Amino acid sequence: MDNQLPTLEDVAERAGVSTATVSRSLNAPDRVSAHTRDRVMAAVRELGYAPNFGAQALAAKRTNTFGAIIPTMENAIFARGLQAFQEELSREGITLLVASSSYSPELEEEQMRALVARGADALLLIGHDRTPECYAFLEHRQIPHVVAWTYDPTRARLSIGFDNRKAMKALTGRVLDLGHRNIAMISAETAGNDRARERVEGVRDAIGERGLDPAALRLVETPYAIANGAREFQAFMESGDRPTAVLCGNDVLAAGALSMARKLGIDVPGDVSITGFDDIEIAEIVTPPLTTVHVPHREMGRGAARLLVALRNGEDPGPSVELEARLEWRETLGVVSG
Amino acid sequence: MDNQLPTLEDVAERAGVSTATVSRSLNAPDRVSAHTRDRVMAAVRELGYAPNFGAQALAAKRTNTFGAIIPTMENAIFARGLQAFQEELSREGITLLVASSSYSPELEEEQMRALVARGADALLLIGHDRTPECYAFLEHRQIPHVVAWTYDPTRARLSIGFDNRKAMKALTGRVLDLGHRNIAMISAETAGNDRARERVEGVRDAIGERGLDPAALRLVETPYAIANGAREFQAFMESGDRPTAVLCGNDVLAAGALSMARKLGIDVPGDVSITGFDDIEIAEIVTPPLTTVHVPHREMGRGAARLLVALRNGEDPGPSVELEARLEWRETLGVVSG
DNA sequence: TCTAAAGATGCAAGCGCTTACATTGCCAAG
DNA sequence: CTTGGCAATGTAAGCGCTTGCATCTTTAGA
Repeated sequence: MDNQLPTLEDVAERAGVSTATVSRSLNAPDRVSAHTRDRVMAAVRELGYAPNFGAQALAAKRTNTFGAIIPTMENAIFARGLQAFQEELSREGITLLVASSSYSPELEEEQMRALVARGADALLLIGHDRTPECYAFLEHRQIPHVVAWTYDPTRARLSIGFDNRKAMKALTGRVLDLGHRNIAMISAETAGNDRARERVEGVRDAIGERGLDPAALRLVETPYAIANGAREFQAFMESGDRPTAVLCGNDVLAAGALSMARKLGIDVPGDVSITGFDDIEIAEIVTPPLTTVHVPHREMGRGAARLLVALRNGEDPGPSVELEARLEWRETLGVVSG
Repeated sequence: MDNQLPTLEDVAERAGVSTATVSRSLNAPDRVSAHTRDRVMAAVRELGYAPNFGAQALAAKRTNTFGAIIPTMENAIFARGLQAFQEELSREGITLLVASSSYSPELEEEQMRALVARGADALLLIGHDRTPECYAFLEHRQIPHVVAWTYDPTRARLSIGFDNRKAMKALTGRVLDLGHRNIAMISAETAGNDRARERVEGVRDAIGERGLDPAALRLVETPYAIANGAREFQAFMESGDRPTAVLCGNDVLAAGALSMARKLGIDVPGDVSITGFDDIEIAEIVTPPLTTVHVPHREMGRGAARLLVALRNGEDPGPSVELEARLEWRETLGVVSG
């Protein structure tokens, strides 16, 4: 039934040479006479031959494929960085394969194995949190890998990113400087997400530093979705004690909060300030434009690619690199009202 | 030097069974006794074993991997559908590998080869437009594939999606009914993008049907980006002859238009109406919420997965499926002013 | 207790390719 | 006319896995 694809042997037969010669014509043309090579190439063309990757990888023990495992493709958080990552890799002749873990640790391990099994020579990972099994696997197989989207000075693993905690602390500092004291935070779920956790800690740091009580922070966690941001914002607003500033763990939640504010007729930043984190595209187009923390997505993606290529080539990638995440001042943060 | 990875044989030895049993424990657990299976699994874990994909593919002639090639990961258009696609596949034990073509036909072919070479059993493709080489390749290798995000009754290829032309025609009909006559359209680039082209045709259909002149449509094409939508909108608004309605080929362009309107102090829909297409998340959160065409992303992703699985299994997938894309009425479309 | 069917496991032949090593043929130098 | 050396090519052994078939255990009915 299924139309057998031509194999090396078919080509060899047609060209009247051995499979070895065909293989050499394809992979090391100068080790074969021009005349033979031409005949082989003609046969290849006539048969529409293409090498079988599996067999090739099996025999040659190398691929030129890197893998990336991102928590989700459902939003733009990783998109821009990934795009830059891919662009840099393709410059090196490396193909990128992407898998998504849906924020599930078990799935992440599975995807990791799938990618490695398919020949990924190296892996791009997001954040430090993952199961010990994942790390054991990486260690054991000696898979070159780099952690991105975070730079945590307390971790040894090679990484490239920004200090989530520090950035959030800086932002919160500004919020406090504007007089806000009743602060609420809508965070992404922190379980298995060190970046989210760091951001929460950053808020607490800033509060503590001002001599205020970090425990007074009104914190809620919710999965990544606009609707969730909206719902949690509504809950805060309808509680007896309205916060004057709602810090969101990311722009998606903030966008939800903002749209709910509009729906409830709450003026931002007049009645309440809202901030985000990530500076993805929507931050610019929501109304009013969102004050957030700008993350150097492209730079991060490009840098990650370079680190990974170095690692794979057995070169010294150097130390982890810290990028700056700076405050992007727009219009949703104002002085405390009333 | 390089730490040999454990092989099936190593696992077999450690577990005290044959390689066949190990293979079966992994791929068909119920053909092996629970006791044996446990021993095997323990050995697998201890050794950090992961199957060599090349060898596996070579021997089994099947990889349980599907591939998807999407034009871009930079925005949410394909995200939700892809997520649903993946969820459905993982239910079948199939891993999804994603590659992005950056809207480039050459790159698409390259990615296609890469995916297939790495063992994709089947491919999810977006839209019908691609190079003859791509189709020749698919034909030649007999790769099961399905085209999504469009349903075009004039094409024979198996597809799942909605009729872009019909949907856009319906939307435009509503716009005309509201009295708009000076209509402009900001379209995505139509070269190599049948969906964009169909949408433009849909607008013309509606105009023609009313006995008006389709050639009077003021049309501009621009690449996919918020900033481009903003720029083209501005150009229309600053032309001597302001349109009363600006139809955008997708929500991203519409979001740009909307933010520019706000910047220019133009009231939407008071001064000008704006519509989008796709109904991605931002459509709901821009101000005012965008009137657009709702696309059944999840249903499409899920359906595509089912078609593809059937194809791969040699079953009859049935005919192409047409989904409904309905008008999502929000607040950016109003009666013609003045 | 005996026997046959069913279940569990092992054996070994490939899958399509690369590559170390062996062979062949040719040429220049002795 | 040999012969050593080199370039071109062929031979064949795997690479790590799956799977049809053979073999060995159980289990249960007679």
